[in-house]
Amino acid sequence: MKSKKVISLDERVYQRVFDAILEQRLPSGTKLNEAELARIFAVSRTVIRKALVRLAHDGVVQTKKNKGTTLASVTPQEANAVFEARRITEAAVVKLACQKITAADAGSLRQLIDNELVAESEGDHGKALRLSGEFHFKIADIAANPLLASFIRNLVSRISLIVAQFETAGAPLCHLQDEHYKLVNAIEARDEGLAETLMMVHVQHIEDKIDFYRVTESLPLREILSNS
Amino acid sequence: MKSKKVISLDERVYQRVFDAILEQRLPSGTKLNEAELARIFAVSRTVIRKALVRLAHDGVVQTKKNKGTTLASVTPQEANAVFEARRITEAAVVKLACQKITAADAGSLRQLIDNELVAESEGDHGKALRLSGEFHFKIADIAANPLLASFIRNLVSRISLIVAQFETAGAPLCHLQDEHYKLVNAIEARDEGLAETLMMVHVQHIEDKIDFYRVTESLPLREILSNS
DNA sequence: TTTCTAAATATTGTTTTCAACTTATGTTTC
DNA sequence: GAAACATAAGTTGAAAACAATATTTAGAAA
Repeated sequence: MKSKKVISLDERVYQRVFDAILEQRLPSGTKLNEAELARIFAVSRTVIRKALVRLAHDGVVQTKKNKGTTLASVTPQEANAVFEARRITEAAVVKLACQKITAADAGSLRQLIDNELVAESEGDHGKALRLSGEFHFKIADIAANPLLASFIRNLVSRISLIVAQFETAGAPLCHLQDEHYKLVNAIEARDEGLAETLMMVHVQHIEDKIDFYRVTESLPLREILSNS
Repeated sequence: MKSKKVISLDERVYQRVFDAILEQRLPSGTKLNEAELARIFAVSRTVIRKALVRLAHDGVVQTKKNKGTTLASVTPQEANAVFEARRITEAAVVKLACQKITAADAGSLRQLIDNELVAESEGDHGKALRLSGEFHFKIADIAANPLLASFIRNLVSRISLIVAQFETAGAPLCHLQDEHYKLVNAIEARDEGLAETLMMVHVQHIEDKIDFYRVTESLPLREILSNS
């Protein structure tokens, strides 16, 4: 039977903005005007504010009293700390995943990589980026620790913002996908040492792609959030 | 010059409830009635709801649509996962702290333990519990990674709730404080291996104190949150 | 007395309204 | 023409009002 999940209004807003961040459609520093968001999503400002409170708690947006909310922008030092946290956490999680993975899990992971390749080949770079994030979410699911999974989710979203802020334009991602394949193999073989090493190198490669001298320009909010 | 930090209304409510959780004055399962909280803190329900959204995002309270908000209660399996996450995260953080600790930091840590002992000797068990948590927060600060620090904060608060839910009554805490002293020494000596071992054993000892068959009874909300 | 039903009450979800603050605009003065 | 001030518009913060849902209570029937 289908799970008829009722989703609240603010949850929907939260997820839409969150996905836009994962797909790197929202440049850091973008102002999130409450009234404008309310118009875009056709809800009241109250609902918008509820979603913004949660996003602020995630650290992906920053709210200043009487000054409004903007997509978080970080300093290079802060970015380094996020990558450090991610290397540490992902390394621990991937070791747990080695202990608990099933054949079905490995299949799901490979499916995610394939879907990502399809999205990329269809030119939907945003979707590919989101699927790339979901690959890491899935590993956290396999590790079967909801708390560590939520940490991973938080880290991946923050790094999406950082990458959107600093990534060198047109950097090829293909060898990152190859790393995903090798990771699945290592986890499936329950080789904790190899999986841990591959994961840390993988995150390092993501970090290597960013260039702290790059600047991003803003886009109209409505255009970014209207579709999807 | 004094930092005249303006604190928003919802931030104050959030911190007060959070502290009550750290001091284990709020038994898990307690219903958080919005109107009652609004009366207690003399603010509108809007402010209360904002604080509750953040607490829910932390996972320390659970909100069900049209059914209200209660202090989170967890199953033994979920509790195990929280402890697992904490062992992993604290182990990583304490190793970082070893690399970065200064003499002043070590002094702060010892001061916290002393304050905790004073609070305990004065019979203020709640304050002692909160200071015990702050000891771990301080280690995370020393590790100089805000994200890992926020994870620790989240884990410690969740475990406070679990302990409040399941702790065996009257369990002595003194040897836990002794473990804190030994931890400071190991970190100060930059002995990462020892510090990591001590930390994992320490968290294990906290876990050992809980008894999943214990039940807690509720208390009037006003009495718990009015003072402080 | 017990159980079912319906009204009343209480609580939460959402919208609307008002107040406080910030930013932009325009005018005055030098 | 530039700087300083005053005014107006825009945006956010908070409270109150309204709507929808859940719970309790009271009463009637078995």
